[in-house]
Amino acid sequence: MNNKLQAVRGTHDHLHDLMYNYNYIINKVSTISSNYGFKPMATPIFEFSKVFKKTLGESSDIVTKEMYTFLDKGEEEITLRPEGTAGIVRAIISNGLIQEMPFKAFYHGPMFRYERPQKGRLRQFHQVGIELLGVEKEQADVEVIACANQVLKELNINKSSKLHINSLGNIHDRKIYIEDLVKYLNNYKNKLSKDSLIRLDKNPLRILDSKSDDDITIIKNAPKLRDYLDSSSKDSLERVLEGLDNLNIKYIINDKLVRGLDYYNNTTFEFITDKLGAQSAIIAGGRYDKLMKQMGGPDIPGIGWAAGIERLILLSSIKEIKKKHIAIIPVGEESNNICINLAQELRNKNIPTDMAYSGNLKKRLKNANKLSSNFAIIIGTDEINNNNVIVRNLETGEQEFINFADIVKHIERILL
RNA sequence: GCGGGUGUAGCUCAGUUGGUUAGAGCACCGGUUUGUGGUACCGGGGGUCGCGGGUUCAAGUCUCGUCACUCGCCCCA
Repeated sequence: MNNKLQAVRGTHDHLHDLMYNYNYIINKVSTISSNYGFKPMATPIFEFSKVFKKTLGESSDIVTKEMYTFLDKGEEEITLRPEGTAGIVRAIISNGLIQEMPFKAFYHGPMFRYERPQKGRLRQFHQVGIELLGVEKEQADVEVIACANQVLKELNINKSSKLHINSLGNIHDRKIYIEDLVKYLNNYKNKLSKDSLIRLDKNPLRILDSKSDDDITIIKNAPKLRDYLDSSSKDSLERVLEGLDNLNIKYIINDKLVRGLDYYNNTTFEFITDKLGAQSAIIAGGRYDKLMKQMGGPDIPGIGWAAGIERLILLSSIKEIKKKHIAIIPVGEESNNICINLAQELRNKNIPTDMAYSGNLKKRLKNANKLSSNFAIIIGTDEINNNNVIVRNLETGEQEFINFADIVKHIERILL
């Protein structure tokens, strides 16, 4: 126990159960998003640091405190990706994919943020997400949200989560709003919470969703972002909401919903739960119309979301459905090769087949039982001489002799 | 980064006001049955009590530090 090697803080090993759940979720999102026209893609796990610094906001917490940044041996400043969107947009620019608009991508993989670990909050965590670029119309917003909604539905966590939606307006209007908000809040400097004082110069919007009672009272009379939205932002939100109504997707308009990343504008949304303690967001996203231009590409709008896979796993009660499978048990050395060949034959037929590596018949049956095999095939000297095998039903204990030539067909039949 | 809680076998946990060889259940291995498992009975392995200091004749039990997990703040997926 002492000096035992352990995983780095905030990282987890994905053992079998976790991996089954992980794969289950990836497959679900993959299937659903592909029905919406999204195609799989992956970008590197690390990028030049500027990819993130430029886009996420120089003052955001993620950039200032949470990035895993290092110099590689070529003295390049590299960062382990803290989120997926910046890398996807970079890849679109790098690969000249701007001709393929609209561009619809589905991705998943590890993300890294140096945070204090908690339940549902890790330093290496995994996200699955979609991005839709090149569509200005609100149809895109609705489609992307509908996709997220369906994912939650099919994972059976739609009942424990709620969709919150807001518009952040365009970047210009938001800037003016922030200036006014800061002006207003400056009058209450002595009453604001400590945290909010810090946020006042770093990220004033965050004060809007402060949990401090004093802050909440002050915010009540603060200027509202809604009043600063221009008519196109307002209309845009209206059209998104109409689209959601049309699809019967329920939502809560939350004008305090703010995102941690700077690149968002207009539609932002989060699927929120109260079942994960301090962590509330399970799927979050929004529009990022100026991101690509900001990164040096053409002026192409985008919208997308990302979900925390660990959070999805915590919320959904996935049960692994085990495929029926066979254990082959040789008795005595001379049947070994026959058994190995039979195992291969069954595997070629797509029948999961296992063979215990050692031990007597008793031990191997025990192992088969532990693997919860459905049937055991027993082959020993007697069987070889009689040209048959024993097929034992491990649930009922019944067993029968099957002619060796018929065994594969027999197994295929009983496994149905 | 800040504050609270926890840390004893692979897992879930006991461990009395500090007292000498640290326990249970489950799991694991073996035997009763050397060609028949899942039940039963018997036996076995496995812990320097997260780690490191300190107090004490004596520490799993008290204390400090540290690491990890956890809860809240923060942040967010």
